[in-house]
Amino acid sequence: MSSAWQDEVAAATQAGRRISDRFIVDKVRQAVLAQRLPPGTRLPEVTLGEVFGVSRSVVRKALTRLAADHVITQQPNQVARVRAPSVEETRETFAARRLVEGEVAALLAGQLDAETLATLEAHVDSEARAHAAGDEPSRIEHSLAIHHLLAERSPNRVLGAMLTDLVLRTSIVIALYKHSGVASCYLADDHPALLAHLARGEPEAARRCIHDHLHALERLLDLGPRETRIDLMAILGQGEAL
Amino acid sequence: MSSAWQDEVAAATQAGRRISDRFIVDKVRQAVLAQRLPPGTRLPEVTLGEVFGVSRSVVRKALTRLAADHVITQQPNQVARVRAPSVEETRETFAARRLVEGEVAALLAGQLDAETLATLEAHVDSEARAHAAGDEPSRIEHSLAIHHLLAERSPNRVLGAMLTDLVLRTSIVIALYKHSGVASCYLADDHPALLAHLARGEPEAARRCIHDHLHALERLLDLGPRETRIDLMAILGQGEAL
DNA sequence: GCCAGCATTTCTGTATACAAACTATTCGGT
DNA sequence: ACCGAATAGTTTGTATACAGAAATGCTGGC
Repeated sequence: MSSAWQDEVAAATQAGRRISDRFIVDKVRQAVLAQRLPPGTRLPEVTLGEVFGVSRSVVRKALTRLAADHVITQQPNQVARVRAPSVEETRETFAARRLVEGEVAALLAGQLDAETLATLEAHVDSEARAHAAGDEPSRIEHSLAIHHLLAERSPNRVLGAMLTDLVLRTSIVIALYKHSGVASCYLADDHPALLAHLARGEPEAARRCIHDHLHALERLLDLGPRETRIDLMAILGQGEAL
Repeated sequence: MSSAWQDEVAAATQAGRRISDRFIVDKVRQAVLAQRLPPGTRLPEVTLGEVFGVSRSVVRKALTRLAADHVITQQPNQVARVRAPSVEETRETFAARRLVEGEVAALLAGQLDAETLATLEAHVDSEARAHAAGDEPSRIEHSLAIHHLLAERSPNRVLGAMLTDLVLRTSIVIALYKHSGVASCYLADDHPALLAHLARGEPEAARRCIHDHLHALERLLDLGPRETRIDLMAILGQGEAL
């Protein structure tokens, strides 16, 4: 489990930054997003504590926050595990994100300052370049940055925070259910089109653009026959939980 | 601060139920909703621990969860305090709830089984009776039960969970900004009308009903001139935080 | 060879101790 | 009388110890 964390911890401690729960939350989140911690991975408190060089108190706080962010599951007297959202929850997460991000995009149309638009443009370009170069991690990073910036700039901060959460959860399930045949969930025209609608101030077009984009993304996933296996797992495992 | 909690704690411990973080979270939430803990109230860990008869470990976990639920604020090295959402956040919370609850209602139209409809009907009736009798706490309880049941029955569980959170936050700001002149935020016709649309299976009518209901509710609040005072407080207090 | 029951080991739940940070008060100077 | 600094008092941050629950592995019987 330690993987590359040890180095980061060493670097951070040398830099004088104290390791806090925030640090652990970020690192685990990133690791889950990068699929370095696959769903179902056990996350014992002592082990995490040793990895990050802190005691269980700090780890516990981090785990509680990760559970609130839907990144892990925490059942009483049981080891925390990386969450594995079901196919059904995946569909529902996409639907929720369509609703929220569509509204945010509509609110944002025509309201973005030049600097933000330029930053978005830069991310779109970088994403295209990364895709062309076959650098998938970099492409994902820029794609996430686009949607994260939309959430941050949302005039309605409550919706913005909800969108941040949904973007994270969507990314996790994309990594989880990505069709093995498809190398990358990249839709070349969607982000540029969205940006154009936002810049031109067309709320409903922007909303529709988000809807189509997310529908297309969901269609790229492999949400088919695995359902039965997961159901069996749930039933034979611990059906009464939750 | 102890107020009536001591009794509840005693009753719970006698009943053999162990006091856990869940218990504390529920009690604090209810107390905030009932305005027994006004916004800004300090919640020191040791004090809460003494009230509930547990140590700081349990209290800390409860506080972390309450912070995740937007009930309290937790800044480093500072006492946890009951959150006092600003006027701006109040407006944004209402807007977010309109979006989410409107969608949930639309999804739910024509999909509710007879039993759920009957339960909803019962709550609507009880709410009207409580209002007629001037029993405001009971009225609020039934009103909350209606919206909470909608959130629970949402076909999209992700949206349902988000709605549960938004209903709680809306209730808190209603209690906070209720116009002093208005005794009760009760709109006699809204809930029955919503129920009719849900029963008859009219998605868009149900959505519009929710929108109108929440707009009317927001208009009943006193969201006027206080804004300047809050801004001054924030600026003179700790402007650079968050 | 297979299964039930028990022992061991692992892990979480909770309490407590000590250190660091923040708050408030008081005292001295102007 | 007012302002600033030092100090006493709270309150949180973190580590650690012990108890209880759950999972794992082992042994004995069939």
